[in-house]
Amino acid sequence: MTRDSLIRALEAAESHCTERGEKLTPVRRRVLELVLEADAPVKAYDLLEALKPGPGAAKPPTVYRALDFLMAAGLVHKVEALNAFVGCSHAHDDGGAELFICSDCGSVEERHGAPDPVNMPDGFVIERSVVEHFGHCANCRH
Amino acid sequence: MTRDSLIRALEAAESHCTERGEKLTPVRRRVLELVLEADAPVKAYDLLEALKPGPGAAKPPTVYRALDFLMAAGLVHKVEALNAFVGCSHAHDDGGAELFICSDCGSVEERHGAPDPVNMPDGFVIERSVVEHFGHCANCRH
DNA sequence: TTGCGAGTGGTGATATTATAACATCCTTGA
DNA sequence: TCAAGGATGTTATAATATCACCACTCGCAA
Ligand SMILES: [Zn+2]
Ligand SMILES: [Zn+2]
Ligand SMILES: [Zn+2]
Ligand SMILES: [Zn+2]
Repeated sequence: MTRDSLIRALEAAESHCTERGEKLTPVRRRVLELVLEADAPVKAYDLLEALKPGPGAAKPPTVYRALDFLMAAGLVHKVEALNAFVGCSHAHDDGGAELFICSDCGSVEERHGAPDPVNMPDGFVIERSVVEHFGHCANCRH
Repeated sequence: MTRDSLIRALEAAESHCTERGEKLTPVRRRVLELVLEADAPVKAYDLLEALKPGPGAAKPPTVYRALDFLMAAGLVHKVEALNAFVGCSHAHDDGGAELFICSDCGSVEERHGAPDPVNMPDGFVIERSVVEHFGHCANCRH
C-alpha cells in the first residue's frame, strides 16, 4: 500500500466512523494505520510491539479494544485461522468478507457477495460467515 | 449421537486408520470418542479435563497431538472461529468441509462439495478453505 | 457553575489456547 | 540383541485474549 493510498484510506475511515456517530480516536487510528501498512495479516502482539515506542507503552487490552472497534466498524477483519488481522478498504458494515490468503507471501485479497451455500441444512439461517481460502497467489505460483 | 452410532463411528474410524496405515491408539480413540459424544464443538482443555480421571493425568500436548492426528485423518475438524473441535462422521481425507454452527444450541452440520468461489482473484490456487457459517438451526428459530 | 453519566483508555492480573524440548517406553524387524 | 521409529509422558513456556478496576474527559442537564 502506497503512502498516498494509506492516507486516503485513513481519511475514508475517519468519515466512515463519523457517519456511524463514532470516533476514530488516536489509538484506533494508529492501530488501523499499522494494520493497513502491513502487507500481510498482522498479529495483535505485533501491533502491541509497534505501539510500544509511543508515549505510554500499550498493554494488550488497548490493542484488542481498538481491534474490536475497527472490526465492528468494518475497517478490519480477523483471519480466524491465523489469529491475525487485515485491513479492509471497503468499509462495509455487514460482517462478511471472503478472504484469499497466499501462504507464500501473505498477501490477502478480499471479495464480497458470495452466493448462499447450495447445500444448507434445512431451515438454517446464517447470521455470520467465515470464509478463508488459503493457497498461492498469481505471483507465487511456481 | 446415540450410543449405537457412537460405537459404529468408532469402528469406522478404526478401519479408516488401518487403511491409512496408521493406528487409532487408546488416547486417540478416547479423544475421538469425547469429541463425538459432545453435542457441540468441544475445547481442547475440556478434553483435557475429561481425560484427567484416567490413570495418567493428561497434559496439553497429549490432547493436541491426538487432535492433530485425528484432523489429519479427517476424523475431526477444527472450528477456527471458536478454537474448538467437532467430530466428523464422513472420514474424508481432503481437508475441507463446510460447517453450519448454531449459535443457540451449538449443533454443527457438515456439508461438502461447495463449488469454487465465483469471484476468485486472478491466478489464485486454493489449497485449503475454511468455511464456517454461524446462525440459527431449524430447531432454534423463533 | 456544578455534578452526573457515557465513553474511552491505562494498568495489573489472570485466563485461555498452543507449542517446544527432552525423556521414556514399546514395537518391530534386522 | 540391538537399533530405529513412533507414540506418549513431562516440564516448561509461548502466544493469544480477557477481566476488573481506576482515572480522565467531554457533553449536557439541573
Ligand atoms: Zn472488508
Ligand atoms: Zn503470494
Ligand atoms: Zn468432515
Ligand atoms: Zn440450534
